[in-house]
Amino acid sequence: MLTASQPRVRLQAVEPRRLYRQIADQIRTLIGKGAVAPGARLPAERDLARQLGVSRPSLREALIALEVEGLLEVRVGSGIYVSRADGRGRAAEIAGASGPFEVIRARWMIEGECAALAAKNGTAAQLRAIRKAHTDLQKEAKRHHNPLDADRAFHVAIAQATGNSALELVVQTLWDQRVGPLYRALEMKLEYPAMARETTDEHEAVLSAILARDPGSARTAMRRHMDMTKKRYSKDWKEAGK
Amino acid sequence: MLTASQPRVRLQAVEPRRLYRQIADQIRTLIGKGAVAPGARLPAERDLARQLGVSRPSLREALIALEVEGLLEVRVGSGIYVSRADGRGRAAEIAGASGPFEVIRARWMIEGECAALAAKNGTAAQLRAIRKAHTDLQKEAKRHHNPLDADRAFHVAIAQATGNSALELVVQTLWDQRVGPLYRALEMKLEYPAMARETTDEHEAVLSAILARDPGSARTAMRRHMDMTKKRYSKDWKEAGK
DNA sequence: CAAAAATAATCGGTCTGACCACTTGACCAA
DNA sequence: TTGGTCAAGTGGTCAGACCGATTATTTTTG
Repeated sequence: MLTASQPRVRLQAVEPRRLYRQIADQIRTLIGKGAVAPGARLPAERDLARQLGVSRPSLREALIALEVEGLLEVRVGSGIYVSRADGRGRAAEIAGASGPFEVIRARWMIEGECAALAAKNGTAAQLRAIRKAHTDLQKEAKRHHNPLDADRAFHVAIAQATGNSALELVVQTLWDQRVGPLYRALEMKLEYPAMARETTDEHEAVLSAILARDPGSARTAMRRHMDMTKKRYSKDWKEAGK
Repeated sequence: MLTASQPRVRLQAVEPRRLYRQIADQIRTLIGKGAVAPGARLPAERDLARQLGVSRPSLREALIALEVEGLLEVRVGSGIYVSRADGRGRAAEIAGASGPFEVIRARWMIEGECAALAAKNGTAAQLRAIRKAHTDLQKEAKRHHNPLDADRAFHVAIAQATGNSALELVVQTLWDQRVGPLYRALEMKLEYPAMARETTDEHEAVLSAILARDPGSARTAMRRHMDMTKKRYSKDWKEAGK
């Protein structure tokens, strides 16, 4: 080994990339460039192999690699097709389209259940985390800071307490919808310090119900919080004119 | 050969799954069970192929699939080794992504409500869109195509019929969670054509309830669909996946 | 004439067997 | 010790063949 004295030159290890990877890269690039449309059929294996100047087994290895990656779909007896939706960034398309009231309505539904689940299944540590998020929010509000981050943390903590990371993902996704232009315009008009009191009160109710392990009350409290939030937004919605 | 007279029975039971997937499953299971330690070397390709009773090209296809998944590492001229980073890397990935069963549970909750809302509020055009998505799925299934895209379209169409784009976003987000590594490994074991019948039947129930404007039945039918989906996944969840 | 059944052309799935290039370690020589 | 040689083992790649599934076409049938 050459661990004793370092070589002066940092020469890159020769990388004889295996054939199937080279082929896969080439096809992947073609798909990425849009040279072959999603859903389109590729040439038959035999033709592809001939065009690429490789044997069919090697081409097949590349195809299987791309299939595992989810880029291709092989239909026996029919052909090889580019996957229609490799799932990337489609959600982002309508991300900007969700209006504040739609989001609140969805949260009413989802976070209400989250609160109930948290009350039912949350571990002691998770409940502690919720309480901590709540006191953090109170502190932030007292200091007249922007309480948005702390508010988010409270709701996410409840979602975490459900023990279901998919629900946590959903709550985060919905919360982060307020990056949208509509939301922004609306929040510009909101007076946070003024509503901080109400918000913390409503949170308080949710927190108590969860700590009391009362799923029904937790759900009700969370829904009420959402109703009030909607009302607060509505007020400024009308004032804004549109 | 037995090409002479075929039995009338339509025996779907005998694994029509492609060979490389069966082999990959077997090896993945071995690794998951810890039968081969991380860093350990597997038998030579020729030996493995003989032991498994398959040809070397087929075995190689399976090895490449597992290599793309990151479970194996192939060193030219040396041998095939179980990835060491498997534990860490996989745990990290899993931490970020939501597991299949968490997603199904979340969908049970959310899409159930979506179905109810769609039955209550969906416009005629939106309901038509749902029905079209359903027939599309039926057609795809009949052609033994991979019905995933059409399946997704059905569920998204229902979410759209709620008239709440935030809910649509949520449904899409959850659906697209299956790009995760855990999901992928699981789906490699699934056989879509076999379950297409059940899926379309369950969808049928959901569709009927929505078209009948019956929110309660729609919710129940959708929840039942999710329960069944979970059951289908569970069947293949006997691995040491975690 | 239209629907259904048989047919033929494609296409992917798999196998056999072979040869090549690389890695490894044992052995030998300077 | 150092360096080289060599052989065995291993993965990489290939060519050709046959099978079964799919699909479009043609033929048959009502």
